[in-house]
Amino acid sequence: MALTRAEVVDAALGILDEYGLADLSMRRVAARLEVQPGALYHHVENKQTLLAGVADEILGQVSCPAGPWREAILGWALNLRAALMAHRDSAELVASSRAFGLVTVDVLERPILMLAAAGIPEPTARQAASTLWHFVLGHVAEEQARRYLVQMNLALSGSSSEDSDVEQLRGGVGLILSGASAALA
Amino acid sequence: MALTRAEVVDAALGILDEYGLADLSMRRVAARLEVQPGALYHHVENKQTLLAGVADEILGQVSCPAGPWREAILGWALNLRAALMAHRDSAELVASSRAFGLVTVDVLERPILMLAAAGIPEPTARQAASTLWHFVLGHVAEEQARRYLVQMNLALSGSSSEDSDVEQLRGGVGLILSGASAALA
DNA sequence: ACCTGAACACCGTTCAAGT
DNA sequence: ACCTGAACACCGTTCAAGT
Repeated sequence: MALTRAEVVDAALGILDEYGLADLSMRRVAARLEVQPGALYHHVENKQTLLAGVADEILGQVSCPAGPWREAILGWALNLRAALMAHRDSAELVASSRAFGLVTVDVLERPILMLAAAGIPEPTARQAASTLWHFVLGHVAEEQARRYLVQMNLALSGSSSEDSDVEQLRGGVGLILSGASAALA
Repeated sequence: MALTRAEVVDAALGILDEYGLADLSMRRVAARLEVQPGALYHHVENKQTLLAGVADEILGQVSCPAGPWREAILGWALNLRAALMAHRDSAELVASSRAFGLVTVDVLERPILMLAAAGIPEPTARQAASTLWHFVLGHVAEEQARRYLVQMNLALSGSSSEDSDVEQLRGGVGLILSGASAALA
């Protein structure tokens, strides 16, 4: 039966995990699907759109937990990190796809609503959510790049561990939330 | 006379401004220098190192103004934005180069020192500086991507302007600094 | 030491032609 | 509608050979 857009996106995600973003090529995706490269273009406009589809799939896994707003937002940030850490080079992929306006998932909707519901004025809530987004993405991008370098033995594993990375993330989120709280008084 | 590493980096920066990151190829840089592609490899290890050199040159233009610490840090963030906005696609270039540990300029040194001198404990100062860095980079990356889409007429210029972008940036920086200030009391 | 010429192993994308 | 086969215009990197 005929190929599907979803199959193409899944194949791309598989290539991403196995080979990394730099080696994620249309030809490799086609090969994994045992199809000629040109066949992909019946299901996907171009490579950039395909990558955005992969980003959408990854971001679709992020949920925003219920509960007191500070814990909920922190949970969202940790979920976002976890969803990203589950796929190689995903932070770089997601950041560039979203910057180019190709990501359809509205990642900031839930956190903005939670902050607004907590009594933070909407402009500040948007501001805080956007700041949180950029911080988590940037932080995870560095984590993933570092992990890769360590794996290649190009860098000593040094003082950083999974735990300290999460701790740093918590700290940054706390800083931003503390700043947003100032708009409550 | 013989080619120079600095000449290669400058040529790459020129290509970046003229054609953008996606079309910045070793072969184009070589052509601009009227030299064969292979000649570049006598002055630069590989493309990634060359890109890091370009990132270093851009970041070298960022200074941290003196004065009261809040204004100084805000000034630093605005200088960083200005240095990035001066070169096409620079935010994406700088973010990925720095994530890969190839950037030699220590961009966070000055802001960390300023925050520490203001009485903020060092761990919090590092945290705040890192958060500021990720926020500004992410923000400018989206600004630049949007500018590009508008230029290509692929997006309506919409509600965003230079002024509102700067205003958003000020807001985010304010949020982070307000969070860092909590560590003062 | 520095550069050329030429090659190697790849890319993304398009499109006539077949089914 | 969907895919193949084949092409087009590119890539980054290496390396013998020349100067």
